Amino acid sequence: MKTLKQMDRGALSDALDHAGQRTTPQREMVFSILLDERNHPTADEVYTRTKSRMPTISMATVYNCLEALVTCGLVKQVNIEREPTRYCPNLSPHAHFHCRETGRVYDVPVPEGMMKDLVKVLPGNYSADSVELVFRGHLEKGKTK
Amino acid sequence: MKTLKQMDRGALSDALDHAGQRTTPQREMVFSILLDERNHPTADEVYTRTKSRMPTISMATVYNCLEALVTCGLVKQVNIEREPTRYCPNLSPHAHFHCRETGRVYDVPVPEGMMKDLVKVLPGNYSADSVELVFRGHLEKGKTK
DNA sequence: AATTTGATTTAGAATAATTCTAAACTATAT
DNA sequence: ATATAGTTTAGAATTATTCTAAATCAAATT
Ligand SMILES: [Mn+2]
Ligand SMILES: [Mn+2]
Ligand SMILES: [Zn+2]
Ligand SMILES: [Zn+2]
Repeated sequence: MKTLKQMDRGALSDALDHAGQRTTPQREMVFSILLDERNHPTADEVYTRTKSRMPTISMATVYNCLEALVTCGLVKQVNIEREPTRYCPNLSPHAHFHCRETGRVYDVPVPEGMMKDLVKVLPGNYSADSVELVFRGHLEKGKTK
Repeated sequence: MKTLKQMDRGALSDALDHAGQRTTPQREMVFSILLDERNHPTADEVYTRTKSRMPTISMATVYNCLEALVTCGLVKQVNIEREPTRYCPNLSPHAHFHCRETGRVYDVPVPEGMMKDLVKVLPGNYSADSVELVFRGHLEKGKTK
């Protein structure tokens, strides 16, 4: 995909607007990069990919754009162990699987309502606004994805 | 608790031995510190507490000891967002709750078998050896623990 | 007991992801 | 046109952690 689909462009403007932030070419490009290949890239990977299409962009700007996208709710940060933060534009409730062999991170769809049900294990005085479920292991050979 | 209980001392020696590592005063002290106050301290906090009872210990040694304890399976690392790694000597399956207000991390007991059941959401070609469940939110006033 | 061996501890340097700073740039509002 | 405020940018700073190399220690062997 060379550019942002009209739908995504609209969602981006709306979300940024709602958070009092401007829509800029850099933010559009970074968002487009994230949507284009959803393999939980690190900031550095986003930088490399973005730079190939917008050679003047800086690392600082990539971090700034990613932060803007996270702030306005279009992207989630995924932290696994002490590795660099990864970025995920998948907004539906899902878990993550981290393969020890390849280091790759995969989205794992979960049954409807499961993430919300998990908070039921919390004692009454705990109130959670986010639930994070991460598996670690390996992918059997055969399917690589 | 001034020193390691006999039970814990034995578990420590056995576990270190099994991993081909020696039992040292520093490792015993660090382990004792972790067991004594189970509030998921960071390496830095462990360093401070340990230093008060063993003034010559160094930060490098604290990291080394913590790594030894993790390697031999007596302690788990807990990573939350980009914060410094925390250390948890609770070996029973449990979840974690991270309070946004205080920054503190709490153990959340889960029903028997729940952590193991969670892996059932994984497609057949995924095989997980660890499951991590983290909630984020806040503790209602009243009980602070 | 003295010596060898290898693991451990230690101080300090190095690393690396991220954040910060301040100047240049851009877009919008007046 | 000018002012204002947000954004981008390069590079410096930060910081948790790892690495390095020398000193220490403890077990094993002579
Ligand atoms: Mn991995
Ligand atoms: Mn917090
Ligand atoms: Zn994801
Ligand atoms: Zn814990």
